[in-house]
Amino acid sequence: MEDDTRQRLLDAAEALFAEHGFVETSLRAITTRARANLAAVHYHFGSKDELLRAVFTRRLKVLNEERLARLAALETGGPVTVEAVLTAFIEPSLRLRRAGVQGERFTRLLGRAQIDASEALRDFLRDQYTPVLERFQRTLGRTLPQLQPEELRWRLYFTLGVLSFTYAGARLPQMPFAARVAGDEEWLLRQLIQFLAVGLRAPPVGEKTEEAA
Amino acid sequence: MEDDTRQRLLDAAEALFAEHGFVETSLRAITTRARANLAAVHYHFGSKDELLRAVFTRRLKVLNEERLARLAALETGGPVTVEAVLTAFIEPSLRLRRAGVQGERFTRLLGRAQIDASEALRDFLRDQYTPVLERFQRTLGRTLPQLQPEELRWRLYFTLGVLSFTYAGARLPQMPFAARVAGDEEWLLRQLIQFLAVGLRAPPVGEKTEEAA
DNA sequence: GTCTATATAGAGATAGAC
DNA sequence: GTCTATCTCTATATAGAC
Repeated sequence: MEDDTRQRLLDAAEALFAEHGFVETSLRAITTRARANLAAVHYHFGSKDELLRAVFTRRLKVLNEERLARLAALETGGPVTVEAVLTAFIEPSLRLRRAGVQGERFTRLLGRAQIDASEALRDFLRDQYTPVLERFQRTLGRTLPQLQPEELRWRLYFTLGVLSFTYAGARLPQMPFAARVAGDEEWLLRQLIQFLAVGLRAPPVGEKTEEAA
Repeated sequence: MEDDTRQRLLDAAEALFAEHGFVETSLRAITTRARANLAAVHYHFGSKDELLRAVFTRRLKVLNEERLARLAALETGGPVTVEAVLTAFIEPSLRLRRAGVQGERFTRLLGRAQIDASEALRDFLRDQYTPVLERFQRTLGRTLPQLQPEELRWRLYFTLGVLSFTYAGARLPQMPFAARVAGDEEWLLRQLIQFLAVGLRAPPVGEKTEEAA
């Protein structure tokens, strides 16, 4: 148990942060689950905040790179459909879920973070997401030229809302099924694409009646 | 300052919980903002948890009653459209936002709670939401008979995801606009209805068929 | 009802032996 | 790298004077 303590700490933190949230999870709970000593966290990561960032960087970088790669591959083949763009964005994250319980936990954490995140983490996530979102927004804008930029941004915002909510596994009354999504990612993907694609493609609403301050 | 201390405590708690989250907000921060003594929280509410529940009950009960009333009014007039059902659900909460900064804070808290909530609060919210969601699900099922129940539940789930995310005011890179929605609720309502209605009405995905529109 | 003072518990972080 | 022991801070909660 030399340096794979580091990995066990990351795994334990990922699971507990995803399940209970960052503040609600104590370092003691993490080290207990990881069968490590309390001081190990500070030795390997320096602080609880750094540990959280490490949990994200471990998987987020490759995830977003895969998204960009898929989108780039798509655009070499002429005009793209909304469905294809959505798939390029969603499939990599759903593959994480399919990959096992660790990946599923990470997407849960990712979903929570979009709403939960503290100021510091928000900056971190913004740096990670900005290039990806800008890229997808540009591509979608070309695919949906009838939409005004602000209207497109709103629909992309709604889209990310659906994804964050679903990944976070928000449990709603009469809908305990959200927790047992694992194992049917194919069906979930089709449901997501179907719902989101028609929403993005809907006719524009049109002008704003008045400008917000 | 007799018993409107109670109101000031609720206002301060609502604002701080919505902005920073439940665990991240200390009673000291609340009582400072409310210009009240620390012990006042325990005198008026008993505990921090009870204070949180009181913040919710103050507005949630009447909100959900209004939703049910609108839906009932709708159904006396023959067949209903998806748009009308969505409006019956969304408009009351958007009216809260329009009503002022307090209402806007509450919807933000409500959005966060759908993902954030601890086990105890989740039970509380489930009790509050179950009758409303069941009712809307039944009405939507009659309006969209082509959808299998599970497919309908997913689409309702996505719908609530969009609403929670939007109310929570999740800030995304390149999308700082979410915070300044206040002041243009009419436009936001039309955007929401447009996006969600077509999603709910989309052709069923079905069992094993593969299809692109 | 409102205040001061304090009890009690738990958190993150660190020093230093091994 | 890992451990024990401990520092320091802040939290919720409560007792009791006024």
